[in-house]
Amino acid sequence: MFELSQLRCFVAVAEQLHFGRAADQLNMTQPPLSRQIQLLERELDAPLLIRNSRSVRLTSAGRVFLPEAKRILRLSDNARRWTQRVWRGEAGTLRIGFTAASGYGMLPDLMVKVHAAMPGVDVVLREMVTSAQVDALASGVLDVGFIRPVVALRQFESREYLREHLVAALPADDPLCDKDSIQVQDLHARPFVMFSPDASSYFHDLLGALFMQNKVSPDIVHQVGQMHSMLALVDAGFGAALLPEAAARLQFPNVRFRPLQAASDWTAKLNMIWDPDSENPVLERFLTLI
Amino acid sequence: MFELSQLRCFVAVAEQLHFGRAADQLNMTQPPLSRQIQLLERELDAPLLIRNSRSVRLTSAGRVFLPEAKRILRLSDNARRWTQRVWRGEAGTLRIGFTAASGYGMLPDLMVKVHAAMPGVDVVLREMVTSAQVDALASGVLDVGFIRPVVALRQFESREYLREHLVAALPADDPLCDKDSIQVQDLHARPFVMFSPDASSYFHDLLGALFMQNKVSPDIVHQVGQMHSMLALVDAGFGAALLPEAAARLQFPNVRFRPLQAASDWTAKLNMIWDPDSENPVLERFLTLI
DNA sequence: TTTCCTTACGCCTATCGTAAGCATA
DNA sequence: TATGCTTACGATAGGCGTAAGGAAA
Repeated sequence: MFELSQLRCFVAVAEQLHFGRAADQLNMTQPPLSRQIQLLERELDAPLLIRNSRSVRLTSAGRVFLPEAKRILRLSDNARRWTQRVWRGEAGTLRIGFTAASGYGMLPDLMVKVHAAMPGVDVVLREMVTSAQVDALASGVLDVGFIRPVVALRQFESREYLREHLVAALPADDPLCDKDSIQVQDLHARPFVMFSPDASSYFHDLLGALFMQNKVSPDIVHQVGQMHSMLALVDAGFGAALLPEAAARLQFPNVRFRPLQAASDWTAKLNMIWDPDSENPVLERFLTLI
Repeated sequence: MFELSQLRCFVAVAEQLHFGRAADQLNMTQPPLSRQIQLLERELDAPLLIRNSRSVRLTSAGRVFLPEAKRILRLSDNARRWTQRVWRGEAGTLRIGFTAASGYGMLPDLMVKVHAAMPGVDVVLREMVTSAQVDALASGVLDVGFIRPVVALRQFESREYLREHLVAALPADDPLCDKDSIQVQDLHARPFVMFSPDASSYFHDLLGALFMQNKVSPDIVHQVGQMHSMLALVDAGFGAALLPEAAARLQFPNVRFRPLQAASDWTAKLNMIWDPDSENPVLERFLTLI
């Protein structure tokens, strides 16, 4: 098969229609250029140029081959540049996992930030629960995940990304709506929509601890995994709920949000997690950006 | 810049994920293969493969570069094949010139023939008057022309392609329509639509000689260059006309065609003309086909 | 200890440049 | 005779294969 250097030789001659000038342009002398063209023609099994000491012109085969040769050279150059950019982290793909609730709050801002700082990078967003994100990171399907804190994370690095205060979601006809803010004690013995211990163990445990420390026992009418389902139940008047403040972005007609008066350590943490052995150069740039 | 051989090396390794097997597949030993990959990586200024003695896998740059490399190799192979086919005359373009009138008769058959014999060849048809065809041949815009016989054709080869008998075109109300065939003498002193001497000198001279030899003098009411214009005048009842039989394919409501009884040398010749120095291999195949 | 990629080194092919050859206007 | 492509030929760079090196399971 021919080589790219031969294509460059041919393109130069085909455009100059003069071996001497083409050789000059290629920083070589004419004889080896002639030879390269001959080798290319032998390889193609077709003459590309009709030449004598007076003129050089393309054959029909040469006319067909010229644009192909140029295209191949252009693609090769593009491939080189594109690969370099990907390696430098200036281009490529960043696959971000997020839990449904985390997305409401910080994702839009994050997207704007990433797009501004790394314009060549494509971002793929995938909504996944925490455990699925950990698996996806392990199998290389995700580059970075946004999850609620969990314990066993040996192989990954993580850091706290943000903390959210809790807000109370109340049915519109709940008398508590008259107050500007809610105390945990206000919820004692009142109907309450709780996070389920399996699908949302972090929030389940967080609220469980909050209630226990305050010696409050709400009347748990439902246990639900997803925030939008909880809000739907609140909207239907089943009771109140406690959610991270980002959930207030979800608007339901019969749901009112009121801030929860609680010590500042009763916040919902959102962690960022990634594989330090990732080969994706974009990840590194993302981490320095954050 | 890298070379195609290096792309082949990389693709083999990237697909095998094993230097030894890839080298085998490439009919070489591992060490030079390693070296080629190293050279490619240095050229791209990005690592393509992460390798240790236990495993080989692609980097993000390698994942981007692999499909590009395959594409470039595929295009190179296609370019080679396509160019060969063009050179062998199995593919390419044949540009055929024809005079308006010649097209009516033989072009459709010719097209069918060419397409059947040379399926990969694109045919470009251009209607041009004889002189324009000669110019187009000289400047390489046409490969072959179908023209009426002319004299000065030094640089081109030509051969007679076909001869057409002449037919008389008569207005529908002309009493001559009652006859099954027409004698030249029938046209004496009758209104006649003639070819113009400049735009259709061949037919003008042919008919002039025909009339002179038969001592016939029709009453020439118009001189026109193009056959469809002549037939339009016949249709309008201006007079009769003599045309090559292919013109009978043009149907006008008030025009009747009748064969002309004449010696067989009073026929309209259609010549094929081409440049023997043409570099188009399709032409050669076309000539042997005809 | 085995596997397997890399480094080291000698050989050889292939390309380059210089110089001569040759055809055309 | 001048221009310009091709052929000839010696020097050299670069690729290949063999052999040794080294890291990981």
